[in-house]
Amino acid sequence: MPPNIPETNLSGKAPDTTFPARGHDHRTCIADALDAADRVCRERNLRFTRIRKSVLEIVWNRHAPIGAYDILDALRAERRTAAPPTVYRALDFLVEHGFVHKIESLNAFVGCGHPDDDHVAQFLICGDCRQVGELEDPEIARLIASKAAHAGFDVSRQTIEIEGRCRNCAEAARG
Amino acid sequence: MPPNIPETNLSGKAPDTTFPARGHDHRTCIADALDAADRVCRERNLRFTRIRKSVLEIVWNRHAPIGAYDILDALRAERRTAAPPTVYRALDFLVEHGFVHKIESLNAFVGCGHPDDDHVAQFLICGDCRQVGELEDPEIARLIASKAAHAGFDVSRQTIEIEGRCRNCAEAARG
DNA sequence: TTTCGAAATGTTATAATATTCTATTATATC
DNA sequence: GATATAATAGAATATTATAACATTTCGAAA
Repeated sequence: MPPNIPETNLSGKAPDTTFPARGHDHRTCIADALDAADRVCRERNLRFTRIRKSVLEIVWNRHAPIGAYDILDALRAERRTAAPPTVYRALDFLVEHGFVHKIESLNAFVGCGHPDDDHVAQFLICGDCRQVGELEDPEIARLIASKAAHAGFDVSRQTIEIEGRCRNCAEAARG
Repeated sequence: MPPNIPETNLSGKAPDTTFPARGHDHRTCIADALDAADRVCRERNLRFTRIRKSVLEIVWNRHAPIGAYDILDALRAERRTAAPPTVYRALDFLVEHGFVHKIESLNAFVGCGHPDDDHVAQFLICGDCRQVGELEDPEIARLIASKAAHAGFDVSRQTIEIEGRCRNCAEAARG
C-alpha cells in the first residue's frame, strides 16, 4: 500500500528537498527519474531494458522503500512470468549504477533522484510515514572517512541510515 | 568458520582498540564480555538466562559477525531442541540491552564490548578478514544528528556501517 | 548479413533470514 | 502456596535472496 502523501504544504518554511515536498507533482518526479536514468544509460552505454525500466518505475511509483517481492507483484501485472531473479537482477543493475539505493535496515529499495553525480548518501527514514529522505551531505561522509582513517581503516562504502520522524510527521503529531 | 586471527602484533604503532589487537587473548575477552553482561544484568534486574548467556558466548566466540542460523547450529550442540525462535528471542534481548549489535548490511550479529555506556556506534567492516571494529565516535553521531535536525528530522536511531579494509589486512596485503 | 560472443532473461528449485501462534514452564512476588 | 509475568518449547510459515542451467536477445566483427 503506498503511503499517504499530503496534498498541500502548510509549513511556510523554506522548501526542503530532503523529503519530497508536500503536494509535489508525483507524476512529474517519476517521469523525471525515468528520463534521467534513460539519459545516464545512454551516456554510459548501459542497456536500459524494458524490465529495468519497469522496475525503476515501480520503485518510483511507490515513492517510499519497497521490498523486492512487492516489486515482483507489481511487475507481474505487465509481465506475468516474472520470478524473483527477474526482480533481483534488475535491482542489481539499478543499484550498481546508482538509480536505486538499497535501505539495508529495511531490506527495501528507494529511487535515487541524482543518479548522475557520484555521491555518498545518508538516508533519513521516517518511522511514521515510512518515507525516506536522502541527505547526501559531504561533511558527514568526510568526517566518517577521516575518523575511519585514523583507526587505520580504508573506507570503500558507507551505509548511513537514520531513523526518526520527519518534519511533516512531527508537525502532524503536534496537531 | 571463525576468522584467522594473527598471533603477533608487528605494527609497532600505538595500540588501536578499534579492531581486536593482534595476538589479544581471545579467551579473556570472551570471559570479560560475559562478566560485563552478567554485572549489567544484575544492576538492571534483567534475567541473564542460560540461553541468553549461551548465545552471547557463541557470538563472542566467533569474534566476527555471525548469522542467526550459525548461532542456532552452535546452540544445538548444548541444547538439541533449539529452534529459530530460541535464537531470535535471545538476540532480541541481547540487542535491546546493548550486549550485541546487529550489522544490518550483513544480517549478522557481533558482541559489544561496552554494554554499560549508552553509545551510538559506528561499525568498520573489513571485507578481507570479515572482522568488525566499533568506532563509537560522538562527533560523528553529533554531526549526523545536527545535519538531520537541519532537515527537520528528529533522530531516534543511527545505523552507521562502513565497509573497507582494516589496518591489519592492508599491511598483510602490502606484504 | 551472417555469425559469434556476451549480456540479458526465463525457469525451477532452493537457500537464508525471520516471524507468528499456541502451549507450556519457570520465576518473582505476594 | 497462589498467582501474575516473563521466558521457553515447538510447529508452521512468512519473507528475503540466490543457485544453476537453459534460452533468447543484442551488438559488433567478419
